[in-house]
Amino acid sequence: MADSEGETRHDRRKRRTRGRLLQAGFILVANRGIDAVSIQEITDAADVAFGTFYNHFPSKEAIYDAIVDEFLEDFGNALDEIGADISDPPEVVALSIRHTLRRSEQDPDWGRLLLREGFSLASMARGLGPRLKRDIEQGLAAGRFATADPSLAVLSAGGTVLAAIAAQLHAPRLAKLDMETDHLPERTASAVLRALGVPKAEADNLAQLPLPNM
Amino acid sequence: MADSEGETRHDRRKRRTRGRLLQAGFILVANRGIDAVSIQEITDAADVAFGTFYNHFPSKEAIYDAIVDEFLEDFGNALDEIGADISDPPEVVALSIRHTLRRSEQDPDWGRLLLREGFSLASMARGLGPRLKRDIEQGLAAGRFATADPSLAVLSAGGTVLAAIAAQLHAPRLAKLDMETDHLPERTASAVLRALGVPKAEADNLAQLPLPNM
DNA sequence: ATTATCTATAGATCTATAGATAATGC
DNA sequence: ATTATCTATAGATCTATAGATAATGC
Repeated sequence: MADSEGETRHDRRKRRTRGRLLQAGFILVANRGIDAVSIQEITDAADVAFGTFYNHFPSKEAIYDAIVDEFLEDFGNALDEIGADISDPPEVVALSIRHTLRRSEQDPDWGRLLLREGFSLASMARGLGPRLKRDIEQGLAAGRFATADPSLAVLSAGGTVLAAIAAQLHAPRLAKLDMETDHLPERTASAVLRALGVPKAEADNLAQLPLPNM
Repeated sequence: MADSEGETRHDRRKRRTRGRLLQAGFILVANRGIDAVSIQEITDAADVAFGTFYNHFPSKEAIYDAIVDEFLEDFGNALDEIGADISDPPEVVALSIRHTLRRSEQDPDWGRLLLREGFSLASMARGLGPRLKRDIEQGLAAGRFATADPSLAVLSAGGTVLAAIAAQLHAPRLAKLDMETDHLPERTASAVLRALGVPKAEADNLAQLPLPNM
């Protein structure tokens, strides 16, 4: 691979250690927030000596930034890959939303981090937010969507997805409030499309399309 | 007043001190989260000696719980007051949403705490969430709303409001992403009503009704 | 005399660093 | 010989408590 070009064993070892720290940090931060997690806990979970931490990150804030940055980068890339071969905006929106909710279902730690960061400025400027914005604008231009307030439609779509993730993560205890939590990926996709003016039957169809291998 | 009955000067002093701690804690926690705030900072901000804290709360977790509990209680009461004399569900929904966003605009610390807690289980079971659920169900029964998936409509309404608060709080920096952030209370109310099946003209009207004195 | 608040501090973290050890490069 | 990791620890913070002081009750 091109990016292993000239990489020594030292470099690879260092990269692996950094990766272990990031991965351990990800899980701890997703569940408890950066301020409730100590560097010691991260190095313990990564099975790395305490001092090694500072070989990779100058501070706790630095690893947090790296965790969130990598998270948003990965998330954005995954969404771009999903939409790459699809030209119909509502279809892209439906697949993006389903991907997000399915991933959060498969990997609750991932969902918890998204929920923590979802309304941060960084997250609103990267991740799902700007892609929804782009797709909604394209869908409006193509006559596939209808809304009087595009900015608010973007907020609504993003907020709905985050609320659905929260419901998914709290599902066991939400049943008591008779909140239905089955099939949230498809139901959320359909609801967002309908809010964007797609007729119900078509929204349901688009939300049930077979998923590309993702 | 009945609840001052038999209250001594000692009692009142204690209650005031507790109030100062809660108020100072509220602002600090809203802005930075409980884990980034020390008890020392809270007592300094409340202008109270450090040891006094433990006269009122056994731990930092305890004051946090008290802050959130009081916040949700107040919020719920304010919403109930607003809806008390109104029988039309979409009107209640519109006023509730506008109240929430206006309050967050007037008092950004309040908005920040709502944003922090909005998707917590406690918040989904109290505050705005359950009232939206009730009003949406009543509106459906009365034929004022139309949605194929009531549970998701509740999530969508709640998530939309939180996203609007986030946009409001980040407004200065969101302009760069050409996100329109004027008149968010009314625009959010209108968008939520439209998603619930209210025709556009009526949704806009309901979102512009004069506010009761609140 | 009683109760709330304040002062002072012990003990428990936690961060950041310096120096030692182990792994890799040449 | 060089670089990454590990060990050990100093210094800073933070929580929780004990005992002293100030305010109020009777």
